[in-house]
Amino acid sequence: MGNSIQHLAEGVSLVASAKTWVEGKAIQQLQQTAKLIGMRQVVGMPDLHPGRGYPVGAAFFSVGRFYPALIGNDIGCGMSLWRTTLDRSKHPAEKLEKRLGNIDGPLDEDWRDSVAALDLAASGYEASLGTIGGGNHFAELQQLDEIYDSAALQALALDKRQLLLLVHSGSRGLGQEILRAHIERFNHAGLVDDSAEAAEYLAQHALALRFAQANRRLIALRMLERLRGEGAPVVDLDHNLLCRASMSGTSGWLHRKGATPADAGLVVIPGSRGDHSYLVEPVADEASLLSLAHGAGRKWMRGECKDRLSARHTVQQLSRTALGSRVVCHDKHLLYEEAPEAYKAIDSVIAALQEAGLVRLLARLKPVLTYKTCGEDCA
DNA sequence: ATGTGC
Repeated sequence: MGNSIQHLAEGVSLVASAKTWVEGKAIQQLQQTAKLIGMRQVVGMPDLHPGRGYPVGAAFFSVGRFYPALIGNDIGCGMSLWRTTLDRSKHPAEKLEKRLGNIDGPLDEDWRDSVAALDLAASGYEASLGTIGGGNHFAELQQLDEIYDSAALQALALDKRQLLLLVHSGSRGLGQEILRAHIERFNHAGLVDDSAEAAEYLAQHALALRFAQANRRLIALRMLERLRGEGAPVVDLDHNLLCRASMSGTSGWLHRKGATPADAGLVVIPGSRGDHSYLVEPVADEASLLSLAHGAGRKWMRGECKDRLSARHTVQQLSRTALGSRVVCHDKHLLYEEAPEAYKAIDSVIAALQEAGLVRLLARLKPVLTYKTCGEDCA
């Protein structure tokens, strides 16, 4: 097993193979972040790409203080995989799309008891619960495409006949407001261990994680109701979060920004909306800060997508993918920004993780129908 | 990313 964790500088490494495309700007951001006070170790995942000041697709370990800005605005954003009772052969994409209709708006009164049962603290963002949001968020019906470990899949009660549902969403406006208020008071200086301000942020962060997890659950339940099916969660993991951790015996803070925990059970690593997703068993390794890639990672900046693609593809063409799936995205700009070509190939990301000995593949999943947004269009 | 800005 070849080790493809590259050492870039003292405390800076990158999980990448020769085939992994990583932008220079993202590496620069990784190096800069490593210089923050108290930062001990930073690791870029193979899906590393530039963010606003700090890179996305990385884990950061600090001692003595932590940095809310590294977690970003979508605190608790994550990936939730559900098994469903929906028979894949009876549910072609067109039928799923029709039954789903428009799920952009807030949940109606019928959901009051289900929401109350989640026992969330008042946040002021209740209207966003059960909604997917924008950017790279999505909810996708998938089918099992290749099985590499049939015993593991059987143990999870997953089989090729049933559709799966993968939900990618976060804490919506709540996480955004928590970060905004934090930056207003402290800029990018971070918070010192055991300070009252640190405790305050950690309490808000905990609320945002709960909100985001509840949001993904409500999105899944809402979709299952529309599709007249039932389901249960198989995996639910955040990839934007802060936690206490111990590395080489030293206690500190582990920041994950677009990095999935490798020490909390099975992981789904999605490709773009026109690519496969993988269900993997992670290997928790301190060399990769107990983390994995959270997806394919952007290859193109959002702003350049429309110019690069509008000559090549119509909106109609982008609503169908190379894997035969449908994409519901009635926001034209977003459809271009989220086009498969704007992302790295998922196989290059998975290969780098495999070469580093960080994952064992259990199954490959294939998209059937992706829901992003209906805008004003759908019924 | 965003109960979305000029």
